[in-house]
Amino acid sequence: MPELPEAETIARALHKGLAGYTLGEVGLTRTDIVHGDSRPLGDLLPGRHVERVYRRAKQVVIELSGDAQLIFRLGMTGQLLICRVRDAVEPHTHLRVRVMRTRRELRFRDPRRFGGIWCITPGCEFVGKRILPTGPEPLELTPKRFRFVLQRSRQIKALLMDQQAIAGLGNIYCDESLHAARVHPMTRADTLDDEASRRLLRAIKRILNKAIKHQGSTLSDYRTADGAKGSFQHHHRVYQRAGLPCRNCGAVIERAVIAGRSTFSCPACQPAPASAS
DNA sequence: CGCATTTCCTGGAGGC
DNA sequence: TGCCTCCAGGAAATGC
Repeated sequence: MPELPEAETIARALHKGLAGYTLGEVGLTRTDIVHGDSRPLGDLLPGRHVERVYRRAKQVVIELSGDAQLIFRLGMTGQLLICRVRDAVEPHTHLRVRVMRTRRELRFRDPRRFGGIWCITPGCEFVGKRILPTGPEPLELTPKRFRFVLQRSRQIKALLMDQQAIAGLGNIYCDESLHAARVHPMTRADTLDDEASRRLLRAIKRILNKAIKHQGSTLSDYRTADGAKGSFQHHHRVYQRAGLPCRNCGAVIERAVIAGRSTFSCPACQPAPASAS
């Protein structure tokens, strides 16, 4: 499931492969996943140059000439692939965009369709779903600002998962960060002291950076832009390891449902605080 | 406000 | 082998 490191990996590859090129013919097989500018992508994209590609929260943003942006939300199973035009087209490929003067094209596929595409142009007539504002980027957060984010009476796991509170974290990296920082996922965010808050931010940054180095975590559908798997799943210490020994202390990893999501934690490394509800 | 529940959707896993 | 049910989960809406 693409979170920050996976989106970052894809965005970097897309920048390398697309920046400076011009977009060409568009093939769109589902219009209901496209939001933003009401005009067809086939009218909006061809002829525009790719200026740069970057990540914001869990989204991949392609910045185009004419102040246009093509934003991809990958949801659970979204993939952005740079393929040769003649490569076999896999099922659930919803969008194909030719890269002019090359034999390549950008493809977006998303079997479960939790993802989406936004094309934003200056003053465009907006249709479809909106993109809610996202919170600060965790890799750019200072301890002071993180402290501010935590000043709410909410379970820390739910808060870290909330894209409007802090951007880019999903189930995997929340659980891994909380474990590394020895914080129980049900701890009330505003009960963390300064030392625990700093420890948690350091853990989040360390784990995200390490995951980016490993091209993200492939548990099922996630692929890099060239179709390869990430490898950070081999470094998970708690995620999807219920019943297995903690890699730090050997205690048996527990699974619970918090904020509607499977949550994995070590009962010894992350003792439940009195404030847990 | 917080938190649980439901919805969207498909493929994979497990039961029989 | 084959069919059925269940379940995963990011984001948003709904209900309490």
